[in-house]
Amino acid sequence: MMTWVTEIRRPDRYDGEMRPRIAEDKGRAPSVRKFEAGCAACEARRICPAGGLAPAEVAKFQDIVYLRRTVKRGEPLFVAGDACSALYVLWRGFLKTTVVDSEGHEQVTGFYMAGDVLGIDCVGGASHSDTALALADCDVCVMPYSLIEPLARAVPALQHRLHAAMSDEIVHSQRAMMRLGSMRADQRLASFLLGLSRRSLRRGLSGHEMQLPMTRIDIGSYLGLTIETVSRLLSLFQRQGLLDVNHRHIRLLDIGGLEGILQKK
Amino acid sequence: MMTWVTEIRRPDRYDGEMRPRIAEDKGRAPSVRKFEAGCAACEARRICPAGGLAPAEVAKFQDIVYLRRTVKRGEPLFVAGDACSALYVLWRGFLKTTVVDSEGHEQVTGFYMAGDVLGIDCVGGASHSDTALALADCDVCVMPYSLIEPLARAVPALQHRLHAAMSDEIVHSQRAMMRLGSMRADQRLASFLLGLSRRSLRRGLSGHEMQLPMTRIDIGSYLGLTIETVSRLLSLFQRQGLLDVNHRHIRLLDIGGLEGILQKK
DNA sequence: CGGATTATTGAGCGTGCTCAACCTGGGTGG
DNA sequence: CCACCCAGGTTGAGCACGCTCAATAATCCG
Repeated sequence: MMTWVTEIRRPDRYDGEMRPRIAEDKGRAPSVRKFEAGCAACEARRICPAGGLAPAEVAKFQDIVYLRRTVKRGEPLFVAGDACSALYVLWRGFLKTTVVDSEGHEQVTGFYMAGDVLGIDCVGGASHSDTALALADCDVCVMPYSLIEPLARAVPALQHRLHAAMSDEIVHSQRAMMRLGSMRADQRLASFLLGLSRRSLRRGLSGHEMQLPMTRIDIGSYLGLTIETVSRLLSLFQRQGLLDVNHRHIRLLDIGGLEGILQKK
Repeated sequence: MMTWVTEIRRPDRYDGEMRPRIAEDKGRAPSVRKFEAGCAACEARRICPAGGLAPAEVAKFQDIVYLRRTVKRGEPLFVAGDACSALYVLWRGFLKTTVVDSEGHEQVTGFYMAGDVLGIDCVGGASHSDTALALADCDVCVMPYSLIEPLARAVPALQHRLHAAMSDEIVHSQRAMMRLGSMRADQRLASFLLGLSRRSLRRGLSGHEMQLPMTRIDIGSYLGLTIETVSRLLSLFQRQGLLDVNHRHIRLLDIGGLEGILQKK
């Protein structure tokens, strides 16, 4: 089943998720549990893609979101080569996705925070093309494909949401291509930080003060830079008064200045 | 309507396509015409995404593909900022898609040949995020969104095809990110040429002898390299006996050698 | 506390960019 | 028909951005 070389393996206790229509809870590991509260009462409703649906539609939506899963830091949500089984809505935590090519080179292709949808790469495909790894403890809602496609046929609003999520994914990777293909190192990092800030802001968090859940290696891999370059640029930006970093904690002091870097030269 | 800076504008005679449900042909420019022959008799059936559908499904599919359009070399199929109106199946010709960021930098994000589906970026979105420009005279089948989503709800096989096309798009841009983020210039070009070869082969064309429809500028933009670097590398590959170029005509002489470059170092 | 992982900083090098000159083919107009 | 032009392409010289290699520091975790 797994044809690609990777040392990441799904822990055995997640096997149950591959057959998500088995709903009984007895004997299941605590990381996979029945979704009791319901979408209407969900505390993450404000950021959930289903948040804008009409009450009747939410009820139907909830029918397919009957599983929640916790993924601990360092564990995978899914692994490249895994059969497509579900879409995931992240509502707590932080993940990265990585791709490994035939030569064994790994690259980070995206970072995901609360409100983002994962697993879109294999709607309509046979297996996941990338691996999703938790960078912080995560809670996700699990929506089995076998239930999503039928429901999307019944509920136009859901169909449209689904397509919108896929569009977002495509637009996002277009931006990533711009960064990698036509920006200098400093512009890539500035663009990355501004993007993180914007996404935090849209989720009601501070757009200035952030906790970076990923390592410099991850940032470098995502931006097509070495870890040394990332580190040096963060130091440079700090010396220029644009931001303030230590370790994983970062404060953006001059958003305008960072935006200026993108236009510079 | 168009918020982004670009000098590419849709010619006026294409306006009719923005209201595709108007079916009468009288007075329409010859570039947009009713689809008479039908999918069952279409000469491009072998490469069309609808090719594998059951006869009854093809009939329904044909209901929404009642327009064909010709796009001349140098003209746009759609422009970033255009309202989403349709999906397009290309069955003759060659296109590139480009994105322009807020600073005005343009980058090529993809090349499309017969059998490819365009316009996926805005299924579920409000407007196109990229511009598609014909690099050779093109024939496309036009499938209005307003008809696709309802039909996809009625025909599971079509829904799945649609999702598969979107997955392909995502997987494709993951490969592009790998190229841009973790390959040297020579590896990017080799990977690009091998990709073109593989796609030609899958369409029944020669995988060794190809006519490059794009300029060196386009290749450079797509690969994140300058035109000089592309040119120099093509000359180098030729000196090494890996291929034979002049102008837009290229023959790959040593596929294995090109693949070796990807692994090298 | 010790080892491993992550991060910072420096010195030197090399890939790929910049700038510039020149060549080629295709289209246009006198 | 040739002269001309211009976009597209090739090639060279020199430089700089970002990588490699290396040493050191800080932090996490068993």
